[in-house]
Amino acid sequence: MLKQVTDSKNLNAIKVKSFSSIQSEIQSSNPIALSVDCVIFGFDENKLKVLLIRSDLKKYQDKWTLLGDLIRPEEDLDDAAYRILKQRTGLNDVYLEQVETFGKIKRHPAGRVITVAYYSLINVQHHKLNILDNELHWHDVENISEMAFDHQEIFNNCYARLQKRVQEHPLGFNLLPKKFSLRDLQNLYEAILGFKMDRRNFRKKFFSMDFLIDLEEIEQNVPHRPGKLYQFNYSKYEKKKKKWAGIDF
Amino acid sequence: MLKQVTDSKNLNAIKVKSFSSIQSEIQSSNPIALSVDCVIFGFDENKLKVLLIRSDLKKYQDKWTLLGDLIRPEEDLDDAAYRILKQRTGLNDVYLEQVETFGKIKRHPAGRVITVAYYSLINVQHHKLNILDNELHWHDVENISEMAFDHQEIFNNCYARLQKRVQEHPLGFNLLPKKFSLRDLQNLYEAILGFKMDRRNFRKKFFSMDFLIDLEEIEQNVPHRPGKLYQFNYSKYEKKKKKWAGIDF
DNA sequence: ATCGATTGCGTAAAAAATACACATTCTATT
DNA sequence: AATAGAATGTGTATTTTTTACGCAATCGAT
Repeated sequence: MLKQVTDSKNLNAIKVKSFSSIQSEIQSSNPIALSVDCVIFGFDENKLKVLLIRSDLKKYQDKWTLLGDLIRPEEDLDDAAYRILKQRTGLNDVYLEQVETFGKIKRHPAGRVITVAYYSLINVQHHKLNILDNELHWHDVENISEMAFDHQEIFNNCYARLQKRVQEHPLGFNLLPKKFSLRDLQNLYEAILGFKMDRRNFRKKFFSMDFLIDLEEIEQNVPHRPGKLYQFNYSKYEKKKKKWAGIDF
Repeated sequence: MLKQVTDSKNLNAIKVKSFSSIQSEIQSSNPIALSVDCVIFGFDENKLKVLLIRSDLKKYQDKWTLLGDLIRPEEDLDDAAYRILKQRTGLNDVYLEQVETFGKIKRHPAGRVITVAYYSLINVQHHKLNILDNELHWHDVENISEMAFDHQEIFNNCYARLQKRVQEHPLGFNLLPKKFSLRDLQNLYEAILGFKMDRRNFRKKFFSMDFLIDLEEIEQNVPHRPGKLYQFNYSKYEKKKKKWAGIDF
């Protein structure tokens, strides 16, 4: 509890590192610098969003970048990603997945920087507060304006990975509130995958998997017949996990 | 053509870097060193093999390691992996896929080394020559003795990735000769996936995908009825590529 | 009480995956 | 020349999964 508070204080004290400080860090000693970049996904108003910040490089001014930072010498890779997430969203327990490492020689104007890309899924209801940063904004994934560096490519690959992965593993739930309707779930999948699905078959699919707990509650404050609320049964899933077998391409 | 020859000569001149030289390179300037490690798969005598070399660290003597090297300051990530492949197998055009980056603080005894793991698929018929290196050997994937560092974990993840990927994309053919029988293909899949399949359904599956070119040739020197030989039709595949859509976990 | 919108449910048809058996073709042997 | 051994090549019935599609019930708003 106390730790929580301390963390929050630290969080407010964090300032975005300026370009020049990064540049000096990079050029001081190491020929190759290492960073992590996070594609932070959220789901709000039935749209898939990504958290971006305004670039602090003149060359890339008015362009958006992913949230990232140099990896500290005594820091695990994943921890660096978690640190960024904590800094930017205030959230500790988030779904995080490493996707790919980008290392083109000229990808960063400040010198040789190789970056490990992650994506993470957060429940937008849980943070709200810490977005009031300088230039931090949620962007519709369908509608992203120009990005700095190779961040568009990084984003594309992370998004593609999410699209693939969400069809094979139950991670979408990380983007939803704990209690959700089946309609919420379908909206989520449609937003992530970018196409509409048949409502009846979607329901059938999820009910037949039998990983949803019927909470015996219904939606509140909807201007129509309210739907039932569900929760994902992770422990049941862990036991029944499907092993993949089938050739198809 | 000339280039080819030159490369071969260079290859023979390459010596395995000693531990102490790596250590000094790492500790000289950079707080974090970067390497690539390659899980090189081959398919021989109906078994899936991986190319390993004996560790040159005392601490890990008698243990096997993946083939890897530090990334050069002016070298693209993928190029570093290709360089290793060229060095060790003499092959230029190999299937290569980045899998994951490993960065635990203590993973390497020489200091902080973050490594980008790749796997690659090579046709064992095409190299043979260059394995006559000091301690370079093909190992059955089912039967790997202790590995140094975190290389067992790296291997496991790369192998898992291959198993997954080979079911969704036509990469297995990189492990086969250009002309192969359907039996060869099935043996390959069984070796990679680790289970037996029904021969008739396997054939049906591949024929229905319609990506195999019937070469109108048959196997030679088999002690039984020879099978027909086929080739994979990459250009047709590229046009018809399947887009994945279906939720299942 | 009615309208509008959405939920909840079931069935028929098509497609894909699985299980399973026998005749054919070639090599090697007698 | 005949035969045995071994693997190839093919087809069908069954089950499972996916897709397409329609209607009654429920709730809020008017």
